[in-house]
Amino acid sequence: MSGSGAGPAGSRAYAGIYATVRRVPRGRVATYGQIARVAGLPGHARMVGYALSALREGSGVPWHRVVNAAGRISLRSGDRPMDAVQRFLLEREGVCFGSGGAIRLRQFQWRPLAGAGSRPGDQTRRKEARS
DNA sequence: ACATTGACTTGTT
DNA sequence: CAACAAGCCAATG
Repeated sequence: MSGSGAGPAGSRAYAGIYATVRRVPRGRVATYGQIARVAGLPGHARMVGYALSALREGSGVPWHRVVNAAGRISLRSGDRPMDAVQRFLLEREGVCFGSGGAIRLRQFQWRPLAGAGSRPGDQTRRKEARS
């Protein structure tokens, strides 16, 4: 923290990231880009991972529910045991993995707008019109 | 103050 | 469908 009352913008953004991750319901997973987008940082998926890297045990943030767009765990390379732990935690919450250890995002990716318009059959991804 | 790396995503080849 | 490259911001050396 930066001592001064108004710390760097980063700290504030991190809070939003943590809050968003906390909103992920149990048995569901979200991607870094999605978290960043809901947190108000569109395109800053990398920072989400960086923020999570600063997390510690007991922070109360379900970091294990956050995976990359490939539906695979992205923990820093080298710490493979951690990957197994995350996979175990997710499976314990009811998340199913496909061959190779990839999660079926089609079925488990968290939907921030749950309830309003969640229509089965319409799997169209929000691809908003972009210029 | 500059260069490098990092729990990523998306578009193009 | 798979591989490559560019883009983004922050922390560390």
